[in-house]
Amino acid sequence: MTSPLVMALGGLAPLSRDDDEALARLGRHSVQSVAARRHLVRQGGTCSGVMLIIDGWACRYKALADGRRQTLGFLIPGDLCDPNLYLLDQIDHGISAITPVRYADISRVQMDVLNARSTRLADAVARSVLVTAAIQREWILSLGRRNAREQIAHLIAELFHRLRMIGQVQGASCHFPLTQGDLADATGLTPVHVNRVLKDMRREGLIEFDHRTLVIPNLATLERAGLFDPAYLQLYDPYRPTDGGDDHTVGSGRRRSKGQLMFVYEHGDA
Amino acid sequence: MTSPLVMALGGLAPLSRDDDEALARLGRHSVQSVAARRHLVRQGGTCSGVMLIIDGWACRYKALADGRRQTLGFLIPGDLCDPNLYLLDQIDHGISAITPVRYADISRVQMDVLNARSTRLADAVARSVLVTAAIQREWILSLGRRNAREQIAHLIAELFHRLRMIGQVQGASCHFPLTQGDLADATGLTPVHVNRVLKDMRREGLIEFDHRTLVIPNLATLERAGLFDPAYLQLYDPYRPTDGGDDHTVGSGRRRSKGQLMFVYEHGDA
DNA sequence: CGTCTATTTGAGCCCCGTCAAAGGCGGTGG
DNA sequence: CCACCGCCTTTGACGGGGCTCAAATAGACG
Repeated sequence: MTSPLVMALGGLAPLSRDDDEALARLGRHSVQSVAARRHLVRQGGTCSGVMLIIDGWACRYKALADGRRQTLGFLIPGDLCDPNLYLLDQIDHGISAITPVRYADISRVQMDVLNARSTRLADAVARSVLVTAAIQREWILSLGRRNAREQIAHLIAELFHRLRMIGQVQGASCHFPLTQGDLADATGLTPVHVNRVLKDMRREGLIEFDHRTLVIPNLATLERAGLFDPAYLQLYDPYRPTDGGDDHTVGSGRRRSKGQLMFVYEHGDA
Repeated sequence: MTSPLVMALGGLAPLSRDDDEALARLGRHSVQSVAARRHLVRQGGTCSGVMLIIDGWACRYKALADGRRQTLGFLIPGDLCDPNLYLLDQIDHGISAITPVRYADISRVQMDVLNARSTRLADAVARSVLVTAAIQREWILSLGRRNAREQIAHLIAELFHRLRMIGQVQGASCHFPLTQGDLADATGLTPVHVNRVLKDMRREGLIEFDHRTLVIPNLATLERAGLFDPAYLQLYDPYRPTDGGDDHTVGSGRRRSKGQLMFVYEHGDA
């Protein structure tokens, strides 16, 4: 029974049993809880260390003075909130809980100790930061160039993949606590329009929704509707070659894509 | 005559004369050139080291399979392209030159040497990465919640501030090589609509444009039109306390904001 | 001086926002 | 157990910001 946290970082770089245990210990130290819809970090506040989501969903957000609000990304178990953010004098965005959230509050010192202990762990954390940045870039593309339907399909596909990485997907379904308002905050749309698009998507059998449970009958179809390519999530491919020198990245990209497709079909059958 | 590069990093953390010289040397080593509208890094390619813009403008971008294209951010002299990006197997976005660009191609080893030499330099690089991330977050907010006019005003204000940081603003004007198509790629709009919005903004005296030269008669007015708050750019405040232990960062944040306003007024008078 | 790219302008339309109101659905207290 | 309340979802009518298509003009460059 591995924790989402271990799966999240283990999915980014191979970890030793020792690393796993160090992470598990973290999940027992200085654990904080917040209720749903409350702040973990307030926009304009400060950040003393690193926060690591153990349980529940949260989101980063940024708001304009007049109240318009935009979600910047979702945090699920195993996600870190920017390990280096404390370098800034003032955090430019807030983090708030969507469901009740338990998280570990890790001091900079603890973090340094952890990084010093194991290069692999430090590597995994670094990669996790890069994946977060890659997700942000994909969101910029979505907000700028995908229409409402594509955007919603893409977002759901992203979250489904990330949930699967941490072992929170059963077959074709998963717990999905976002309200239509949350989806609107994330996509730059209005709740009303999100509702209409979801209605269409349900009618076409792209998704099923029921009591906070999401079912994706055919992930490949949903991904096509969202112009989704999972490469940016850097999902761990156990067959990934360890060299990095030559330039034939088109080839290596293909290989990775096949790995993804395998996953997809695997799921489509289930 | 300090280089934009030295000003860019020096603006993020106090550097020693030694650091300045190390940076200046970098600007003479392994310098590459690309013509306008050509790639520095291709989407889906790999990245062997760190690239540092010495001269000219470039942009990160991401494109959908059907050709829709979205700019993720602009790179101006002194900007690094993600020092850790080489950790990923495949770069999820491209970088292309807007004007002719000269850049230094720095290997990972060189980068490690540089970081080991000087904590201050390493700190400046880390902060530079964080600022890039903060800009990306602000873009997400723009794309999601600002309308066309606000978005364009905000983008111009961002670039104007960044150009001033590297000494490329004279009074109220600066060289500004972006076409209306470039602005469209960055804002998620069409070139046609960008044109119409710019027309309005010119008519109202918010900006003046002439032969790649931008004039901002009143920066404060433009910033108001774009709902722009410079805090996220982490502009260097020479009076910022150098301790880092205690928690009274709200106070320091306030002071920082005042510093900004001073700058604004200074310019508004010019 | 011809070519190519960038800018400008018009007409018409559609995606998505706004406003408004009517259901669900879970929680809470009497 | 029921009544009530707040949040979320759903639906309709209507309006507008930004897109599309098209064509003319202006600059840049050889």
